[in-house]
Amino acid sequence: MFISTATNTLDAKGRLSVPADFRAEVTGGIFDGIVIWPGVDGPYLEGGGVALLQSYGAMINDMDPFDDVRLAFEHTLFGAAKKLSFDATGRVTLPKELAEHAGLSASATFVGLGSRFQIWDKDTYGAHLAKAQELAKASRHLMRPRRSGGDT
Amino acid sequence: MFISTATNTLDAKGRLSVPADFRAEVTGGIFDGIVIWPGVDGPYLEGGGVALLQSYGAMINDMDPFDDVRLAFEHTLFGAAKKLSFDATGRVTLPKELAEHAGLSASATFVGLGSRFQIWDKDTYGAHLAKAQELAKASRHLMRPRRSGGDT
DNA sequence: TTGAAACCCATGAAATCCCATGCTAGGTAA
DNA sequence: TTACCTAGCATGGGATTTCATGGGTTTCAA
Repeated sequence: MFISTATNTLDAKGRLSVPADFRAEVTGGIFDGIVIWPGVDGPYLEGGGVALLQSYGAMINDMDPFDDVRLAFEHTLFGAAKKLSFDATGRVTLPKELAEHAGLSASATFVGLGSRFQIWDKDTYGAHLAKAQELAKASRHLMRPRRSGGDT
Repeated sequence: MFISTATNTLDAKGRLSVPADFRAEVTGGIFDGIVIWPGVDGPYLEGGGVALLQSYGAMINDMDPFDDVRLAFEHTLFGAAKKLSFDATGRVTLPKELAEHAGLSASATFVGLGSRFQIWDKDTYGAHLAKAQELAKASRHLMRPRRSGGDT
């Protein structure tokens, strides 16, 4: 699982260290790296391992081949996604258009969300988090563990 | 999987570089190149490796041999498709009739859609993508990965 | 013989690889 | 408990390779 938050620097070459915890989640599979795409409803990036993208693909495959919504998903997800492989020290090179979408300049904040993660500008994320915490507090009664809680 | 978007130039000879990521998807098979056909519902081209065409063929084979729909599929897909092989530097020569169908002049935009890809004129695609993003945003609640977690 | 397609080579930019450095946390020994 | 040591991690910069692109030359068929 991708958990916790970490802010790393984005250097002049567009390189960005992926937190070691996150790397451990995706290494050992077919592709030694991550997949990232722009968030559909805000200035952030979303991503995970290739397996995550494949699981979205499985959902899309269940839809009619020429359904407009299916095509929209295919274009916004697959069309906009980028495969970024790790260098020897665990960094990826972030394409300019993705950095711009998220408004990233000198640093980037990784936020683990369980099965996937997001990348935000540090300050933008601060504001977003404050709102999220408020909503979580207001809705806290909806949060309850499923049967037989503590996994592993 | 074919993912991400890239715009390459279409030179005076009709040559077009296929993005390296896309080439990697199709090389190593029987045929070292791609297969392309005109999009049925718009000014774009659609294609993939020979394996993609074979999978469509398998679907068509399940239909009644004299079904009008089957014949229509056979003609629009197999009849219009072209096999384009790579030159030493990974380019293909795009036939004029295909370039015209997609309204391509000086450049072409490759869009990966998972199991296949499309080729658009850059500006035409910009407008198409904007609509797709709007619909994807409005329908984003339908988007959820299958197969529990997406780890690994 | 003339046009088109395939092949060969050159070039600039961008991505990738390689090596070095500082920092921090965790463990070990005095 | 404290000082030290070490391993893992993030970061910086230079070197090398890959990739897209342009132009020339050869080959083949109409």
